[in-house]
Amino acid sequence: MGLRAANTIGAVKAKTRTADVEQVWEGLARAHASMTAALERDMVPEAGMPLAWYEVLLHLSRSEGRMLRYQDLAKVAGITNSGASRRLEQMTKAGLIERRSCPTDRRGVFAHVTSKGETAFSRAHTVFVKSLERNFGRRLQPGEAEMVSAALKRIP
Amino acid sequence: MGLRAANTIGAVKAKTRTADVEQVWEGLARAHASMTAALERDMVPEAGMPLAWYEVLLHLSRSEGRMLRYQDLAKVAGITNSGASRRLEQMTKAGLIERRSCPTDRRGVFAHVTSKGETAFSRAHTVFVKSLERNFGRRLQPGEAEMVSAALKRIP
DNA sequence: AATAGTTGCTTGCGCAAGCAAGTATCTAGT
DNA sequence: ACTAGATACTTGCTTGCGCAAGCAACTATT
Repeated sequence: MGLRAANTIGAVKAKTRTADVEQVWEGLARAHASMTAALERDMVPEAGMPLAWYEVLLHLSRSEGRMLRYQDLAKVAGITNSGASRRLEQMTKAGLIERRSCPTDRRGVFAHVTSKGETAFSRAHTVFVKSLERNFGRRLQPGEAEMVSAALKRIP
Repeated sequence: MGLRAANTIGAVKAKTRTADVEQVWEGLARAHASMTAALERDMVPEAGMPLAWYEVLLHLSRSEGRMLRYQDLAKVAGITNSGASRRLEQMTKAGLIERRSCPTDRRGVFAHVTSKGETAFSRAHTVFVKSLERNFGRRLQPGEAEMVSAALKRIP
């Protein structure tokens, strides 16, 4: 569709060029490493949990009843089922979530946020947002953030 | 410049908002995971090496004399010195690089690309570019790639 | 030189993740 | 109802990485 971005009219070919995609990859990889490192560095001492746990709680908090099946959590978190099993086991030991048996399938397990988990998530969310804002918020021009996230949504 | 993504005109504030940065983070994390997985899936069987090795060879190939000190490689690759030591040891065993002693500092070691490494890198580069193009090239509009990489450069 | 402190690479250990195999449970076909 | 196969979570093994300690070599001071 007719989405036209900021192009010098004559100098840009009609097709996305190889070098452009390579540059996107390099920028993406670098930015991701940098953001992950900064977030982890802030989250662990200030929120008392690693980024990976925060992301679990984030997905759970967005879900119906604040719970998700283990396998569904694995899918949204982008890890394997065994990885989910172990990560959720740790979080259960830490009291942030609890196991709930699935009434319709006795093989299944729900991860459900405990009230302790909610409190911890709430604080962690504040830390997370502040870290994002402090480390990166000022670096992006007003409209840039929206453009970037719109473009990133196109990546499967 | 009249750059406009899909925004309601009056709804955009002058400042980058928290939610925007959060969306950038989520998009970035998702896109990075997706691209990494696709690249790894293509590289390992077709190029015969993991993405991590390709990136080492890429950095070396861009350097003066196709060689870098271990610690400098660690820096550009975004890993620790011990991580570099181990990764480069494996690549040395595989014959892609060789150790060269540094004439001005006998503690130092250069990683230098072997001719086997050059050949392997050349094939790997082809595979890499094709994978990028096949999986993601078509998803980005013509100017979008340039805009995104420009914006990503602002992230420290 | 001789010594103290620093730097560059290596190595022991632990953690987190993936794969593959194991166990319990479900589902379909008979 | 029975059985074969599929599915959901768990567990054993392996791998890759980071941290911290170690060793060798460098630099600065005496």
